[in-house]
Amino acid sequence: MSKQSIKLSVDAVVFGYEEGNISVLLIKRKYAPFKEQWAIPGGFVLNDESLEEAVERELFEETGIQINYLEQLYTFGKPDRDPRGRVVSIAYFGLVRPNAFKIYASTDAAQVQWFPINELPELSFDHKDILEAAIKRLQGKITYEPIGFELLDKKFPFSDLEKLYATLLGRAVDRRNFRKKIVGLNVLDELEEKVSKSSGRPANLFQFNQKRYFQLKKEGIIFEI
Amino acid sequence: MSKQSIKLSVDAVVFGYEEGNISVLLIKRKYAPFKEQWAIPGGFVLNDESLEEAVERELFEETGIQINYLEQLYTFGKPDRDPRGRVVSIAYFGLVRPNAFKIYASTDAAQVQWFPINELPELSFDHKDILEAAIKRLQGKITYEPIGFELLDKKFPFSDLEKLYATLLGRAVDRRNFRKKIVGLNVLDELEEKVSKSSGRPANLFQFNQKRYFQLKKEGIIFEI
DNA sequence: TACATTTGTGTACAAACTACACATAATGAG
DNA sequence: CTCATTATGTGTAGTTTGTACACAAATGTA
Repeated sequence: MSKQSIKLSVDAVVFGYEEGNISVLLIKRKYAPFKEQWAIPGGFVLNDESLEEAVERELFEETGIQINYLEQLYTFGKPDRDPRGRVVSIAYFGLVRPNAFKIYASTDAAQVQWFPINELPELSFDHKDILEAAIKRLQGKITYEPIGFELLDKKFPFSDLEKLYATLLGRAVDRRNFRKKIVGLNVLDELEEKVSKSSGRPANLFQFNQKRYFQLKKEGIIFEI
Repeated sequence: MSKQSIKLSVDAVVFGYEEGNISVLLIKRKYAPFKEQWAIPGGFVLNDESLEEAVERELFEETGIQINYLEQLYTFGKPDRDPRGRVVSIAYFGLVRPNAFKIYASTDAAQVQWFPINELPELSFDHKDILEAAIKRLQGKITYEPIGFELLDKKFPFSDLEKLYATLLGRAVDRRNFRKKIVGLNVLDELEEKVSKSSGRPANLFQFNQKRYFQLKKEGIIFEI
């Protein structure tokens, strides 16, 4: 058997959310192949770092963003997916809160940019496949794991959560029933603070109680929308 | 940056089922490290083969088994998981039908062997973690994807399916309600054939209708136990 | 101060889930 | 051949969960 010559990279699909829009963080490639084309941030894994460390390092180097949630998505390994040679890429899936979103939305020297997921540019390599897998995972996962909260501010009004779910599920959700359901799960703390963004009755703020969630999970009670 | 020197391997957790027992296919290692210890079958990826091809090749070389269902599980990449150096492994998850199970249950020249998942030997590398992830995935997945059928003969009596679910879910299932539920999903064809294994009323045989399942899935109807 | 806007809340009906028992069709022992 | 044993096949009532739906309360703005 000839020596193995496969390179290993990591890529990260990072989602942000604001005002009914799910966006993805993309970078414009500086070098060939796919020079000047948009791509998911990522790069080669160093010999002595873990895969997660590699993702976080690359994300920081290329975009400077602070990630809030990260999980492995899928490993893409078709022999011809990179024109430079055999590169197997372990794709990750990340979420950021609106504050990180806002900061980096303005930083764009056009090398790093947020794109709403229904207005994506053409992508490099097989990054379109990776992104589609990530979107599917996000949409699927919010129904049985409390990851939606990772896309919102720590304290949020109920309407934000509702709008997020409506967006991700791609359909309207009944306001009363949704609230009943989520409140029934018993993982939200209702705060004393209120907030009013423009006109209308001020909303109570809520906060996800991770500790209680893990407690309930241990007891076998599952999160499900 | 110094040259990347990471090796890439694939590993496969293969499950078989019979008579209320879920088993995993393990091999006894011939060489160091972990010489003479049990391990999940797997090996290094060749330069020009896809990851799935690598898994199937290694499985065939090491065990000769015919796999019936295969999906990617997770990629394990801790820097110190292999004492020989940096090896990142893409773990897969496979299912075989009872006929394959029976054949290879007898072939054991003690190099390849089925182990019930609650009687596992000590494992090499981080294979215990991999196996645990695979078991969790199997247990989770049978509730929302029709993969249980891949562990049974193509034609099976309802009681087999029921026993399989009871085993995997780790709890008794109500025979009548379970049947109602599954039949209601509308993905089983009831055959004319009957089978009787020893005494008792003979059972009708059923067959999973994959075509109908994909049809229903496309229409947005989801499989759920 | 009244109009627009957003939040907060309960009830009635439909659908899904759960618990549960007895008749039927075969085998095997005497 | 008959009876005991074993496994399959089936329906209903009660409970729980999901769904549809409208109006009052609190604020901003003209």
